[in-house]
Amino acid sequence: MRSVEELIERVRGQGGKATSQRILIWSALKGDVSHPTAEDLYVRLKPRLPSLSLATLYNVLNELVEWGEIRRFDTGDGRIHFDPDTSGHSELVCMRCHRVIDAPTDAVPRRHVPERVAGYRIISHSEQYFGYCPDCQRALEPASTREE
Amino acid sequence: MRSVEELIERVRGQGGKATSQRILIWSALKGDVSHPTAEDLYVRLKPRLPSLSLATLYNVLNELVEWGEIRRFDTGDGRIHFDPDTSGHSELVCMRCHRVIDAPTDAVPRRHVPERVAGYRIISHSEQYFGYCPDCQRALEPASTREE
DNA sequence: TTCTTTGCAAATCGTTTGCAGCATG
DNA sequence: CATGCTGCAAACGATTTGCAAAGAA
Repeated sequence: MRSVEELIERVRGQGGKATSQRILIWSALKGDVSHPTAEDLYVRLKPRLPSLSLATLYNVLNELVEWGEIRRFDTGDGRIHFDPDTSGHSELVCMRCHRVIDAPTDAVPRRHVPERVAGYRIISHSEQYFGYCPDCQRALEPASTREE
Repeated sequence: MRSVEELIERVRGQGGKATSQRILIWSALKGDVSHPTAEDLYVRLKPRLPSLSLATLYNVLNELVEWGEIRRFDTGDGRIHFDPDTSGHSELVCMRCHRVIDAPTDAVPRRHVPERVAGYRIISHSEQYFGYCPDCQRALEPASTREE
């Protein structure tokens, strides 16, 4: 995701407006590594701009996704998660508690994200490994059934 | 995804039943390369087993996902897509028409899907490249604005 | 002033759930 | 015949939509 200043230029350049809502949301996202849902961001930002509505938040998030500034992905918990990190990395997602962390790049090498593949113009890349986190493995395996 | 015979053994082995619904759905999925949604499968299978309900279909699909026999992923169109191909490959997803195709493996090398990463036990892997397909690029770019 | 964007509330709709009846083992 | 599974219909809940009012440029 680019800097807030660059995003202001971009939106003005296409006849759009740098509203306080957009700037607030952009600032909150920049550098966020928590893979938040729309709801997560809403409860975090509402106190700072009480008039903020969820609908606006969704508008701005979807816009950023279309611009390729952030990524959206599904963890299987029914909500969409967002990530301003658009480098070719992967997430580890727990199928039980839905915890999400970035995969260590030494275990899963980064992808180079090409601009074109098979005639498609590529805007963003998303990669997840689904499984069970250490805590949930322990919770699921009775002590005697421990595998490996 | 394993063969229907192997799945029958598996479900019986854990005290489950090889119902006609499960076998029908498993057979339909095996070898399917269309990345269907639950609804897609429903309209395809309903004529062959008119009593089939969407709820059962979701039950069976979710079960297969938990077993690691199929993958589920989101294309941004609001429905969940399923894929019996669990090899470490990628999909190309059009952000406009939501068409999905498998990425050619010469352009995007397959991933080896490890059993463990950072303490997580890995069940499945999912990777997508989002962008615009050739048709939608044409539709979006007025002839004079053609880029590249 | 003009035109984009916001906020509200209602609508949407894919997916899940509860439970009585059914079919498998 | 015991139990897991199915089908129905209702519930759910995240996201989207329509439109009048607000506020950038």
